[in-house]
Amino acid sequence: MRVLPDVAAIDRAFDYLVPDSLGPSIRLGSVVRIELHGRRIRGWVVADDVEPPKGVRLLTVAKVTGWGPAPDLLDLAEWAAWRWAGKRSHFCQTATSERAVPRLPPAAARPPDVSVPGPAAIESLADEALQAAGRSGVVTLRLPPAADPFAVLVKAAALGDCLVLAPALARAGHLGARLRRAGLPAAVMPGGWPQARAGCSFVVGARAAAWAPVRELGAAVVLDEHDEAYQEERAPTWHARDVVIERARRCGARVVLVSPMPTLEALAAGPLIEGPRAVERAGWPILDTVDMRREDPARGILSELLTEVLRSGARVVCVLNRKGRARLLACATCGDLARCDSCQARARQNDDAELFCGACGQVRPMVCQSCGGTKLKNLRVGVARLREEIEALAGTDVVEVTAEHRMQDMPTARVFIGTESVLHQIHSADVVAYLDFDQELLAPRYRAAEQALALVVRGARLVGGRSRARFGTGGTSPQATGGSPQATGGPLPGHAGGGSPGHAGGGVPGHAGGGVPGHAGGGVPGHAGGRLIVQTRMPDHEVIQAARLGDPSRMSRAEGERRELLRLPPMTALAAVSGAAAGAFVDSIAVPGVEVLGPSEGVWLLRSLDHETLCDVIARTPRPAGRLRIEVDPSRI
DNA sequence: CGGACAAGCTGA
DNA sequence: CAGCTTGTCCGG
Repeated sequence: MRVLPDVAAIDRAFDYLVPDSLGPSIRLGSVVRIELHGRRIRGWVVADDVEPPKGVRLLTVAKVTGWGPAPDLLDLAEWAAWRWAGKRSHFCQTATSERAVPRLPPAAARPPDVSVPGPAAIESLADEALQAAGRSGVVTLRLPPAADPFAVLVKAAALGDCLVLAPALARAGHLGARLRRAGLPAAVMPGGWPQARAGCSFVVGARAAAWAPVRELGAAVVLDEHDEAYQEERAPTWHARDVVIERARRCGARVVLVSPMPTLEALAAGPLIEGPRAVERAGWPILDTVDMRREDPARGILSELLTEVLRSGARVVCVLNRKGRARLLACATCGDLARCDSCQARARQNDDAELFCGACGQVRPMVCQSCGGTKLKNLRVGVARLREEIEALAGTDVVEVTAEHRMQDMPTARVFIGTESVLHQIHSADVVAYLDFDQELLAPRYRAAEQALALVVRGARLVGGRSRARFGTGGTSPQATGGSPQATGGPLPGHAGGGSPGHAGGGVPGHAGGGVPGHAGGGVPGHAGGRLIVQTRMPDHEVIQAARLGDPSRMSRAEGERRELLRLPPMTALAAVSGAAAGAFVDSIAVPGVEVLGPSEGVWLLRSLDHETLCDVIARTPRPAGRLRIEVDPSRI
């Protein structure tokens, strides 16, 4: 037997003898204990019937710990090690139960055909998506934030066992419970590993569940595909979506990537299935854009509309990202933000009092591109003071929610402020307000646009769709409570196109008095549903357009063009190389088809047209001694 | 990773 | 030159 040791630094398998007593319980993928170099360690059986190299005295396998990944996942681990320049053992670990599994439970019985009535619109989209996936392997299904994708899972069950990924374990747990309630056996990872290995109609989990055992994989569904949680932060920076796509390709299973705002990677992976415009739009909340260029500067970050909403008694969540230390420059005359002419990223001031772009390096004089003004001011806000200001304004306690001090003792509060993490900790609200959305739009990361829209999606889930009409039924999404299943656009009370110039400055028509959303008794039939407020100096930005119209393709199109222009993923494949040995490593790469860029702050970038070329080169290039970190598909550059 | 062993540094 | 640290190598 050939055994791969569970030791990160040893990316090599060794041969062992199997004593007769262990013979029956040992198979490909089994977790075993072996002696290596004088100590006992864990390992995986990665091959049997091997011809051991001659001249070595083989030791025997010391013990069989239990069940491990099936052979298909061993192969997939090898592929992933190539794809993300990692160690095979790393992926074998992820594909293995946290606890030893000496024996398997009985396989779950195949359920009878279950039909769970859901909204007709979603059901037919689910059918369409699964059918299309039968032809192309992978499809992207775009469903708005308020939509309930449960029907996709139920229908996928007809194709065989189904792997379901959700961005967070909590959501996976809810889905598992809901499937069981519907009479569908579901193993929830990571605890459900033995059941999944034995056989189960549904295997549900978060990122790591891309590596969960599934007996007869018929279909895989990745929910909220756009969520960044699907990518491992530490190297190897593998992405669950891409693992699932490759895994399904190898066994002919279908993949449905579900998201209100599919990433460009998802759109590149297969055809897009979308519902009727009006239905999709109804699943996004009403979005008010406040053009901060037209606000009274004396108000600071508290616009007229925001002030009114805070005073209205509505439950309001304010999002302010103060962690992004990126400073924004705005024209003192017209209020426009200083941005790069060619790539639209935020421009910064360099030492020579010029504007330069960190993304593409362009330099131009310190002159406002809109009005020619030469006086630019720094925009920045202090949160502590802001909290007090809002408190005074709203006449109620305002709770600052941070990742560290969680909100447990203050569920009675009505107004919350915090960074993005506030959207994870509070599950419903009448209004979500993004106080400084430009901070997100212009964040110095190439995925800033997608991430900004993802933030809007989170907010949207707190407040629900624009008419509180229901998209789905019961279950995971906390926002809705009932109503007609068929959402139709519904009128936009008192609000016509928040982004249009002239909206924000004046009297805010329609917001006066009781017009403030979602409060006043809550759940009043026919009243407006969820509402978002976005404060910005770029009301025409594609991300805001997309969110306001409930049409993410607005963002995808613009973003696709920008990535094309800047030669960024998914049009190219990137790897970031850093660490003491990085210089030596990139120096030994001299291959046509792979560009070496940098270094910038000690990080080199390798760029090529596809992963095939990029990953082959990385695998072929010998690693010099010393620390070397290779991040394939770096999330932030 | 962590043990083995070699090469380099220190101190009386 | 013992006694110790630091570096390099390699595992069945």
